[in-house]
Amino acid sequence: MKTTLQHYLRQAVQQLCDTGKLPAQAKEAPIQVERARDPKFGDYASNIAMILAKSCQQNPKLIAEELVSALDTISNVHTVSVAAPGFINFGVEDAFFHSKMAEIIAQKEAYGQIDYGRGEKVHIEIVSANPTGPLHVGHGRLAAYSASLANVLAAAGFKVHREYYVNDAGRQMRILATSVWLRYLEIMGEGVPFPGRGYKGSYIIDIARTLQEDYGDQFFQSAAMVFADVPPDDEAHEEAHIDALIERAEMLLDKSNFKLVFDRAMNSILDDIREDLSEFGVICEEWFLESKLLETGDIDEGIERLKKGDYLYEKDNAMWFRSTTFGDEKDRVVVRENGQPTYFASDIGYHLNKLERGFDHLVDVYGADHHGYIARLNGLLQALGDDPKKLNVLLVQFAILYRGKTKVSMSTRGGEFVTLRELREEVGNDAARFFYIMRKREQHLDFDLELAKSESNDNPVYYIQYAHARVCSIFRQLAQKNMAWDQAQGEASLALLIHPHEKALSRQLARFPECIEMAAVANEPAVVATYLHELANGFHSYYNAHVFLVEEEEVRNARLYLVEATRQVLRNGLTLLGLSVPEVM
RNA sequence: GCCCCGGUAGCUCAGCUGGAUAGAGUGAUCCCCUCCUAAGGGAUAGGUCGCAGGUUCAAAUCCUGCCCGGGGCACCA
Repeated sequence: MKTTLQHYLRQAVQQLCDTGKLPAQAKEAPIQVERARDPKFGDYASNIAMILAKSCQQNPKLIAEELVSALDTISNVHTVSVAAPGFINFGVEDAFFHSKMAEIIAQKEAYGQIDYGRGEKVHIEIVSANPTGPLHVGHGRLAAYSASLANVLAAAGFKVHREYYVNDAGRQMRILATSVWLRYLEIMGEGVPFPGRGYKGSYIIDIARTLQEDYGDQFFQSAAMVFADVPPDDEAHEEAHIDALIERAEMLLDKSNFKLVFDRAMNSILDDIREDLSEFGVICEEWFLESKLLETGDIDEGIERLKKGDYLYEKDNAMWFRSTTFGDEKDRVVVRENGQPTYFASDIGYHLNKLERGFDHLVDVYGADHHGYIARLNGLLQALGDDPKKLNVLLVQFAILYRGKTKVSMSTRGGEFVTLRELREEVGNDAARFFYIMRKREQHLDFDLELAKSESNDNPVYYIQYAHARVCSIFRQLAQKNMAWDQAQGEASLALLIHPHEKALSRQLARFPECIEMAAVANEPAVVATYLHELANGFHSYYNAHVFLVEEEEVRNARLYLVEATRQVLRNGLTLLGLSVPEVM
């Protein structure tokens, strides 16, 4: 409808230009059509006259009136009026919205699927937290956000590939394996002082225990052997201390046994993450291992390509990427002085790999602490000879956890965090998911556990779900009264929906596809959440103001038609956000 | 010091590709179940849109400066 109105307005402007009432450059002006805020202004409004007023040096109201008289009649538009200071308002026929309702009923779950994305392939990273411990509530926001965004993009017509990037190759993972081994020795009765840089969470002990149960004393070494010649674990040496312990572990266990411990640690954590996400309604089509990049040779190939483009240079025995060429504040190390590649080297390989898989868009979802990455990743795409616009790095602000007024620490290594699983169990999947989603990603999220728990019944998600359950209840009542909904008669009787609540609700329903597009353009699933809340509000108001199961058949069937369309849109929206759609509450 | 995000009703936030009287939820006060689930609806109260300039016919929305809060500035991942 918007584009139709734009089209007609453009024609009108054209005509005024041709007849000399407006200067020729008026044709260039962008034609904006907005949904009217207040029903008394009609359904749509345009400010075009006010925009033209300046360049044409004419009274905006006069221009508006000229435009209106130049407009052809537009089908489904019953009123075109001019309001001060120069708005052109359009009133749309109810019949137009009735036809939209029929579309909803006919299309069912497909209503809201639009072609904005034109089938382009999108790769979206889901969480990608290091498998060094269970997901905590900070990851929860990334998970909920990226999963819902993926759904929104899919609905908007993109072909979406959801992928979890598993960092299984770095030093942190070796620290993890070493931590498990030390706990194992502890269980075997060795008094081992636990390193300050080790992973202290209790899940490490759990993994160590299963290791002991399955392998007995196969990995046993005396504490004296382990700590021989290891630097002290004080502030000045703690990094050296943990590195030395890793080395001792690899040496004393030999490679294959170390790998056994390593794999056991990683896989049990990864299994936990998989299960956690799946229970949270977060699906990944692929789990991509960082170590795979070594096998495919993507890292080497990426580095080669950067070398060819002269984007790499050597300094202080390390290899640097010229990211300053692309606006980064400093160049970045790719290969360390000691010959070890940095994490950024993996990034090079991974992004190259994704590009070679033929994706049109790469969506990286990171926590706000990664904001320094944007410049170097954009630079990377350019240096690889690709379009940096393909890459969209989306930063999600932190969820700061509070218990009452005290901030809860979330250090994975320190082990004192609230896990996503704990949160889900405390407030429920739907409440947790909606709480994460309802804020836009750039908004800091204060997550007060006490509040989330105590107010779980007041959570807006229930408000929306309740609207759906109420519709279901209406149809149950209908059946109990031995009545049936005559869909065809309802559709034929929609003109009987004359109340303001009904007109407003039918207009809200028609907005859903537009809402999906807005959410996709802005990469904000929160837009859908806000919409659903408004829709539920529109329904609840209607519900309280009118009885649906009335005696007059035509009216009843028409109202049920509207209500059924509402149910469908609520269902589609909730599903999109990964929320359950209860029929009874 | 530099960079990113935020600062709107007591609280949590929408609105921010500039537009017509700034909106929800929650908390406060009051009203509505002989009628489809009151996890609901309705009404009232509550706002110098952080501060100061600027651009504009029009600024919560754009620009500049400042103040406050969060985060980031590794040869860590």
